[in-house]
Amino acid sequence: MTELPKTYDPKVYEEDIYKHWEEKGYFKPTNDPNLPGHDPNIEPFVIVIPPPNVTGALHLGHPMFVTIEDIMVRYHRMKGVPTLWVPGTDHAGIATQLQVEKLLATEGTSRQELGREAFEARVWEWKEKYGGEISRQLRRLGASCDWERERFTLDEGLSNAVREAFVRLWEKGLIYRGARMINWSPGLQTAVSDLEVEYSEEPGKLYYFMYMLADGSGDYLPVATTRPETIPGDTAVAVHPEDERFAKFVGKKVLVPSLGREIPVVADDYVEKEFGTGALKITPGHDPHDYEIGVRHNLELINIMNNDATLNENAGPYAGMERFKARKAIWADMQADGLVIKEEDYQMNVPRSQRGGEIIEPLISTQWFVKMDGLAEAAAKAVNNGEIQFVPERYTKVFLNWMNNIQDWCISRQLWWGHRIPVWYCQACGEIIVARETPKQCTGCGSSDLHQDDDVLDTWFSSGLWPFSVFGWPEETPDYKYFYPTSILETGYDILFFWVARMVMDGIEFTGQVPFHTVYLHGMIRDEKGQKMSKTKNNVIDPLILMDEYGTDALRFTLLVGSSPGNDQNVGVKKVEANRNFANKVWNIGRYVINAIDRIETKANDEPDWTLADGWIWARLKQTVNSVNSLFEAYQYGEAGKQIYEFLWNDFADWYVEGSKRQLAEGGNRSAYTAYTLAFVLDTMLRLLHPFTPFVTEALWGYLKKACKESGLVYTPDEGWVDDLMIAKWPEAMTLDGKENEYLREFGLVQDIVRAIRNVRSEYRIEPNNKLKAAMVSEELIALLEAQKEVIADFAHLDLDSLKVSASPIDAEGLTALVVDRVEVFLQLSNDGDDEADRERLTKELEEAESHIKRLEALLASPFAQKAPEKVVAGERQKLADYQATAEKLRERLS
RNA sequence: GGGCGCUUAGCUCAGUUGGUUAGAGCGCACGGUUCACAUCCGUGAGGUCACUGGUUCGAGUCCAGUAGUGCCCA
Repeated sequence: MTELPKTYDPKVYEEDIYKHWEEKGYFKPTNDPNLPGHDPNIEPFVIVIPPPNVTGALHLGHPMFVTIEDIMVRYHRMKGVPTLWVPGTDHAGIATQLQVEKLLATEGTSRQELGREAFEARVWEWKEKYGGEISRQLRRLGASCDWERERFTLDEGLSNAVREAFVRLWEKGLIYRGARMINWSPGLQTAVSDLEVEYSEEPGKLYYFMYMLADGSGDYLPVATTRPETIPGDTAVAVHPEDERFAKFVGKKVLVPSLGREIPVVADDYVEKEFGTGALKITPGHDPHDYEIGVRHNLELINIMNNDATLNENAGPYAGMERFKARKAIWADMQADGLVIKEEDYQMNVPRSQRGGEIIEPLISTQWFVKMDGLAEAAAKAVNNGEIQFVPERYTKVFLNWMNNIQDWCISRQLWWGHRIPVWYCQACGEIIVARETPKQCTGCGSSDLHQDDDVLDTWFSSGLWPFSVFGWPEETPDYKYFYPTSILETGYDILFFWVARMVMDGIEFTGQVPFHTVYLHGMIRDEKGQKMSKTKNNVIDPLILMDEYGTDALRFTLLVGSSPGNDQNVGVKKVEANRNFANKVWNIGRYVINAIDRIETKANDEPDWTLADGWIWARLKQTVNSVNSLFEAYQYGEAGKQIYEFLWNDFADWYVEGSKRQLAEGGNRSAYTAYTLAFVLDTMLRLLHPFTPFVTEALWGYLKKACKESGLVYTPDEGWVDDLMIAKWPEAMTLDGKENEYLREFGLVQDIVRAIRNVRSEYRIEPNNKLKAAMVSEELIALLEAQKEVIADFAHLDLDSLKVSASPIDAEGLTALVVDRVEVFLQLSNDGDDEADRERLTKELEEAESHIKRLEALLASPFAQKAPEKVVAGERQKLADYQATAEKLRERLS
């Protein structure tokens, strides 16, 4: 016999249980392709983790994806499917490099001082030290991934995959190097991709000034700009071809302020006549749109900026000045020269770095690019074919829209932490060598004086290969052959383009297959007020604190229930607390059931004689199991969790467990079958609940198993007791015997009667231990009342000995009457009741019943009766009859 | 400028083949030392499901538009 503590304490169980699972090897897939006896024909369920930043800190986004993926994985594992969840981390180039640089700064040194090799060594050191942290935290969340297959994007195998991918793309002509307009991050001193730039609306100024004609006529074009510092780079002024105001200027020359350089006035219909002055200064070297115009008009392209965002020698007198200082200086000089017209407040769209938030500078730079259109086309085709499906579906359009408007991808980064670009330049002959293996000598001239490209690849370049690189691609390993393509890719919608899109493109390109058939996207976590969590707002909820305080299960259940796929979710501590209470409720149901099992003394020795409550809880159990199964198939985990919660708390605990106390007290077969039902329902529900809250269910199930085995009299699952709940059999849909609806209806009536009596008791403030004398009258339902009188008396605290059940009217003088459906209940209230109040209550009920009768009569007289399905109409007719019966009885009482 | 989402009880949110009395948690009010649980039990109050129109016998649910709000892309 085991005595369980009154409250569930997660701290006592979580760590040990996780360790136990791992030691038992449950996280490893069954049907492992590397082991003898492997059957390649069994389809496995496979997820690769969205790899967290190796040195990142845990935030609520992690528990979110862990919970959803763990649910999927545990569900399939319990169904007996060979299941693999591959964990791993991402080297996160910029983020990690920045962290280590910060550390170096505190030591009074810098990466430049250390030099590349020493710096890389320091980052690896850092990674070894802190890189395990995030994995430990994922374990704490209960993630059932196969840690022996853990990968890191900079591991040797994955680095080989990156080189292989780069070389293949190069050989197909899909990678090129060239000078293009890119987004430059002056602080980080690197190029970033379009996706890494965010635009923010910020107050700024629109500066109006004069572009003087070069002919000395004194005539000018008024021009407006938000960025005067780029004036030294202007190589034209553009006006709209149909703008009559400026037609006469087209083809003439104007003078760049301060520099006096002559530039042409061109006509281009990109210019909006209504914006600013209608004349646009063109700086092809520092604005993407201007760059396009420059190409169209064959304009000169002048780079006026250094990589640190100071102006260079092309800016003449402003050389060496920082960009925003230059803005002021140039404007001041123009003011002095009398070229300024006015300044106006203006809402600017400022490009900022996703990382760090500094202002991004568009400029021309020589970088490596991937040609995207062909890759995107293939990816779009796969989605259009239905080879890949999105949950929720609406992301299909978002995905396709991006694919159809895709730009080439700038993949080189001027960082030291990452996959170094596998390109070597021969210092002797200038030959460019792109190779899988580090070359020893030049393929052209044989010189050994080779220099590898200094840049590394965008981190997402390696992430895109993740679904197959983790299995050893390009080698055809057993894992690759069996587990790839994977099943579902689950992640947040915020990295749909960054990551999901690239995996799809790379998967098709390199493996000839889509990397997964389903993309499940979850929403973002926000605070209780729906605001983004951020350190500056001080509204960040630390998952570790939540887990300490309320347990992992409570956090997991909170993130799953009350949210729906793809939608953002507001999380507050209150919700986690409520779900901690739920875990405790489950625990206490368990305590009760185990105690009941322990007390059973004899095995059932006869045919079961089920009570109505038994039939009802079985019916509700079947409903719940079946519903949860179909919800799981539709990825509706939140709704499934909610139904489990409601069944356990509102049906099982509040009604069946309560009622079972009396059934157990009866002894004999009745108590044996009651204990069996308690055990069966609990076992089934723990299995259903396990993927949501793995710890409390595992702990409790262990005790349930122990109690059942020790007793030997009550219950054994069909397949016997396996070692642990985690590997126990998932409850598949249960078959109905056709009597479920009857049980549900009849017990529903019992519940209604009980509630009605409780309501009166509450209104009259009747003490619970005051067992009321009562009578129940119903001609039609006499049998049901007769059979359920003990149950009703129990739940409603009636005096059973004096409880009368009658098919014919009784003398109700001095009794308080209530009407439930076709049943009249009469209560003898000790203080003789309040006649007036009773009449008032009954009158109100009659009015309500009559309003329903009126409504239903009108409904049934309408075309509804002919057009609606017979079943629905019959339902409404039944309701009408019920209300009429109720009203009839109420009228009798009032007469 | 284009696209997508959201608007349901005081608060935070569920509500997926349209079925006629719309649910939960928290909060609120009242009452409870019932031998599983006060991380609990019982009872109750609280909603014209943003608005307008349409389809339908029937709309929180489908369609169109409006307003507010948020996000993505340009």
